[in-house]
Amino acid sequence: MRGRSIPALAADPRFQEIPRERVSDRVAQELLRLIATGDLAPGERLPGERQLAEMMNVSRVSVRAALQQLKARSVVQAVQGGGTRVVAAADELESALATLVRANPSNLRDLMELRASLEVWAARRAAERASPEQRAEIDRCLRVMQDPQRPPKHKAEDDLTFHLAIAKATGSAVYLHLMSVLSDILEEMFSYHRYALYARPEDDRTFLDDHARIAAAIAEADGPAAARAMETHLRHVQARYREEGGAEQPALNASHA
Amino acid sequence: MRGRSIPALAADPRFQEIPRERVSDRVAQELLRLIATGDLAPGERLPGERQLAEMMNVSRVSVRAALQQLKARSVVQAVQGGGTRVVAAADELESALATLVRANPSNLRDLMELRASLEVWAARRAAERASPEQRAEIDRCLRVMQDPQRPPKHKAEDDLTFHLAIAKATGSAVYLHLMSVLSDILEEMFSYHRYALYARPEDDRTFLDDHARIAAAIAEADGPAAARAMETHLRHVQARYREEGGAEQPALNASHA
DNA sequence: GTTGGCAGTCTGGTCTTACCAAAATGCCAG
DNA sequence: CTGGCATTTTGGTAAGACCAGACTGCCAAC
Repeated sequence: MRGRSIPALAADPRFQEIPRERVSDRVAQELLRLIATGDLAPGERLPGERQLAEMMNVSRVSVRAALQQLKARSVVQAVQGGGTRVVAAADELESALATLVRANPSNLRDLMELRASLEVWAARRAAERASPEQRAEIDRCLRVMQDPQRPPKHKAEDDLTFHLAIAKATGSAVYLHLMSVLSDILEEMFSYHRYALYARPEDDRTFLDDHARIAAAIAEADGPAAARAMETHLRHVQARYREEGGAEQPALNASHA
Repeated sequence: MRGRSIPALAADPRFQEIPRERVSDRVAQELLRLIATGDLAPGERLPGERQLAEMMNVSRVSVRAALQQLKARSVVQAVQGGGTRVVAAADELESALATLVRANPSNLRDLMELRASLEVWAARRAAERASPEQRAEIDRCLRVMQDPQRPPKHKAEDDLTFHLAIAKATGSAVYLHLMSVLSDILEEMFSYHRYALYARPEDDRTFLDDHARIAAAIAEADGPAAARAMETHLRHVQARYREEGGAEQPALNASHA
């Protein structure tokens, strides 16, 4: 159908910018609508490509093209033989940084250093301007970690929670966002390192002391002390990493044996 | 070729997603490489899909799948009958950060602070591991700024050049990239501030001294001193900003009159 | 009843061929 | 040199087929 439009109409500005309705775009938009309205919940497996094609009266090619878009935007994730699932909304900044790392894995190490550098700033700023509630939250995180009953399996997670609490206390939405994203990336890229960090009791002890010092400085609103404590902590972590990972950055494709 | 890992490990959720090398991904990556290396310049029309398919020994379907990804990421843009062109730079990271700022202009202030914090780190790292050439480059930037003959209109630009020279000297591609992007954003958002910074001769003098101290510390490979010098400098700049802009962040739409 | 294995089915990934429509190109008349 | 038209090129869509991995369900063995 849709023959050429009448010239007179095409000249009408109201109709000129219909960017040429591509079928695949229409499908993609429809799928996004279904996701937005909750008809397709995150984690849910959406109908097969063949079925979708039939449902929407388009070819499987168009469905695939639409899905390619959504995959590239990390809206969905497909597994051969498995199916295509709606993924939890992805972040633009995260995707940008992940791309950077994929382009050159050595960037990962730099990213870690940048993150560390920012945490020093965060500690100082949190000390200087955290609200009482935020200080209490940090303290609560600390106590959880200090609890002797706390299962070791939660240590890595608790650690992250602690640092994110500090991030919140900076009152900087950008920083909190950036830190969350960086944590996700680093976590994903070599999470096993993080776990390994807590393998030895003496390190655990060291880190706990570090954290206590940081929290104390923040509680006392002593910015410089918080910065110093965080720097010390990061030096400890870095030393542990070096010891653990040997020399350079861990190969991303390293076998997990 | 990365065989499957040991079942026990595969069961670990941390290792569950091994992306499985898809042909289309390989093609996409190859195209990205060509763009990154400059073999495909921005604005340039890349070979037709049929030709690309033949060049890479894959089907046109796979090429299209790869292009779908790049299109979704705004790396390329296709026009029916026209061709596919590499879209102008459009840095992914920059776009992400710009979106963040647009969403909430107050983020701009945070972004500035983050940038400042990172520059302290950069100064230290540059001092610790810059190559002789890089130290010379920094020194050259400094001398340009110190030149009494230097037209004042270049001051803002020279300043940026100086800081970017330090960024280069860190040897961190990520940092350099991030700093360039941040500079672009901040520059664009309120460039007139930067110019205003140099309006008063006494500030000019202060900043020049700051820069000299930073460069000196880097030249002497004194990391802590470099960090301290940079902190001092940033305090000066911040004070000047406050004095200038009055209270809060400048309206983004402020006229430059 | 539970468990383990196995076959059949379903799903996404890739390939081939074919056709459409719009843009780009080249050619020729004016 | 210019304007207009026909040809070619290019991206978009369609249909049919096959592969490999994941999923399902059934059945035998414990």
